[in-house]
Amino acid sequence: MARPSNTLRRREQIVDGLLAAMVAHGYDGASIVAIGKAAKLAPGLVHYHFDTKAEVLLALVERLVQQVRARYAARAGDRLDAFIDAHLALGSDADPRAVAAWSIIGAEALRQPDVRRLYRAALASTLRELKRLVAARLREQGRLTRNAGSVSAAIVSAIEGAFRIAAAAPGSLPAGYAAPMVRRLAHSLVTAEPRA
Amino acid sequence: MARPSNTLRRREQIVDGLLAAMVAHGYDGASIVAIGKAAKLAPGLVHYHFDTKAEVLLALVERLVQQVRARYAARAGDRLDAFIDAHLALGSDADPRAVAAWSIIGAEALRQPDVRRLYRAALASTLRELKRLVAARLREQGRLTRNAGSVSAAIVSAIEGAFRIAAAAPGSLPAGYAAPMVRRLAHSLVTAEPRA
Amino acid sequence: MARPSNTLRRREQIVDGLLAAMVAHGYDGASIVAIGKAAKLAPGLVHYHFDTKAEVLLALVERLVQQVRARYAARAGDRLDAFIDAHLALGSDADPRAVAAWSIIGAEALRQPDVRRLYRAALASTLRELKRLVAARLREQGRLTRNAGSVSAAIVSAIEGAFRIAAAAPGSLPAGYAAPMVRRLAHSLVTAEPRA
Amino acid sequence: MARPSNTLRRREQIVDGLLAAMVAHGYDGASIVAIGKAAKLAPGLVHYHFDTKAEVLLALVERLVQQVRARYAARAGDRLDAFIDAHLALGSDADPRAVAAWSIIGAEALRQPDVRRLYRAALASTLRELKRLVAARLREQGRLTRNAGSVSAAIVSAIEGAFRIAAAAPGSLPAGYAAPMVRRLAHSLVTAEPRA
DNA sequence: CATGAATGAGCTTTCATTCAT
DNA sequence: CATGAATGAAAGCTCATTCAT
Repeated sequence: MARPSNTLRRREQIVDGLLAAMVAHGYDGASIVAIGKAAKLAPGLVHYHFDTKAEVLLALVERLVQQVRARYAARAGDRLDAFIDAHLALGSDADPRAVAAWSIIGAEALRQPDVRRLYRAALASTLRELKRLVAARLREQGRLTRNAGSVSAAIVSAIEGAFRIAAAAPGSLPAGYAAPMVRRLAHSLVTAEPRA
Repeated sequence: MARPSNTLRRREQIVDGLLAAMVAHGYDGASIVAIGKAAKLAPGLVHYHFDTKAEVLLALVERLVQQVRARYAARAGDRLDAFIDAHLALGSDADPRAVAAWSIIGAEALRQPDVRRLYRAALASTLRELKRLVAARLREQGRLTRNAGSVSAAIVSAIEGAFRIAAAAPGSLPAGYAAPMVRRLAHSLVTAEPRA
Repeated sequence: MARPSNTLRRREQIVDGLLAAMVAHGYDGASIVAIGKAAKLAPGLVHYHFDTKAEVLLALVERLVQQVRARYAARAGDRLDAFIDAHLALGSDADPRAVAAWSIIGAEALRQPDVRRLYRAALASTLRELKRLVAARLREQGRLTRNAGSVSAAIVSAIEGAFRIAAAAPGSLPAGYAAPMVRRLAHSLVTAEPRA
Repeated sequence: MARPSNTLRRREQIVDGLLAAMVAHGYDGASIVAIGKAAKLAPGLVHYHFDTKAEVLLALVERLVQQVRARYAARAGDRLDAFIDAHLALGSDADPRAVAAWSIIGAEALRQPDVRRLYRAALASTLRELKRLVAARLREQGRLTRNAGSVSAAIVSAIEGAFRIAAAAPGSLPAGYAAPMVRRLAHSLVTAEPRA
């Protein structure tokens, strides 16, 4: 009578542990022991379910990306605004720990090729979807869509920059400012495009 | 005096070593030995001229900030465009290693309070100057200046985001795209402000 | 529990390793590697069971103090003589390594505040008990007890001095001389006190 | 026209530097740089005048021994009391830094064979002279001199113990207590010897 | 599956000593 | 003689990873 595998649950628990430890002490400070402590698990178990510490981080990145997608899908109303809000993690389903973690992940992407790959993929997917939304909006307003890519790039840059500033220089920008700021920015850029 | 002091030169050399090692292997990967190797100096010498590794990083941050200021001052033409260009390190005096380093510094600011302090100070100073330039531009065009702060915040976010993306997800945005993109963004935001 | 904890045993082993390494090479010479070698353990294990090297020393101090107390308690006969003998570690339960270690500890107390605290506490406790014994002896002999404190101080000084000399200038005093010498000294001082 | 050698003066200066640095930060804390700073000399000069750091310590030990001898010679009155007082560094020519240094030297003797040799020699010379004084006193009082050695050993132990306690557990014994205590101890021991 | 002890490589930092100037 | 930069060998400590139980 083998006991049923709880691997999936354990993996989630460990990823949670990394999230908590990372937000509290940074990625380097999130030692295996610290992750285990945060997850209320023995350190050895972390390596039973993940080969390396880096793999845990990759699992966390994937989870955060899924969460943003789910948040976007769940959000009603104007799609462009919903997209911006979902990425800036605002509204009733906000998760400040996820925001902090995403900043740290952007930093780790500088050092870990695997993280970089996931980060880049997430960014590419974001850009693709955003370009679709921007193009649709431009068409609605009877404007040319040839600059949709560049407009999207500007929006994504502002989103990522808002993350970076919020994490690295908290207080430099007013709290809760990011989403309205980026929304307005999107609106301005769209409106500046010439009519067809 | 028997032995003329070459401390200043050596400190610069070590800061250069950190820059090189950091761009190549990240801040953690830039061990004292690696810094020494990059600077062609014995590892012990790093600690002869700097008390801690963190101090070397602080010296590098200060140098990069000075470089941006010097670049802005040296640049002719429209001040707002010059400011954006200087910060995105474009043009004939570009330094791709500095760009990469600035991204890493933003990441280190998450973990090292002293780096955070410098980073925040640099950002605050950037915001202040930018707000001045934006307000001036708005006045020139006979527009209200009440949103100058928020416009500046958007521009700075886009600049920092461009850095982050360039470093963490190279190739996601077209090369050399950042400056024109942020310039256009600045123009759109200014133009969107209502006339006085 | 999968892996039964052997922490207590390991800690004792490490403390033993420090004792051995310290007696052989002094406290500074007792590097983590040397302690590990003496304990037949991997060096990393020392820091798994103790946060710092200083903590190992503190554990050793505590153990030595306990040993002296136990020796005194176990010893029969005249309490004052028993006390002196127990502190000078003579008799069948002698431990020459402990004698050497205690000297080194007195030296380390000069530099490490935590060691100093323990050393001082041990000394204070010794003085207190000794004063009690001396006063009792004085009363037995119908003498005034007002100088019991000063007599005790002299005895303790002689004990500590004997340690210091035995360790720092071995051979200066005849071996096995310390206890009789201090016993006689105690006797003389007591006898010199005036009758009530 | 060669400049006159100032080697002797420099050596004194360096020994002074070690004394100051040692009292302030212990022997290990007295790095060559620290010694140089205390002596207002460049670190390289220390090694010009002394081959090793240990040699500086040996010079200091020799100087302290000379000072005690000089103090004893200069002191009038009862020779035994003068001897005790001179060794406990009391009276108008007291030097608290020398007292502290002597304690540290006793500790260093545990680790450095050369220091141990000097320390032992100093102790032997002290014992020899003390035995002479004790024997003379016993004869004056018409007592047997056969225990003069053991009495002297007790006195020397008490002196060294007082040093050790003063340094390692300051406050455990009342200040200024050492000399009277040891004097009384000497008196008791002498008086306890049987008449011839 | 789970535990937590064990390993050893690698890190920053200190410092006696050397030596070019 | 004097300076202070330069060297390199330790040292203590951290930690991802392994593995006996």
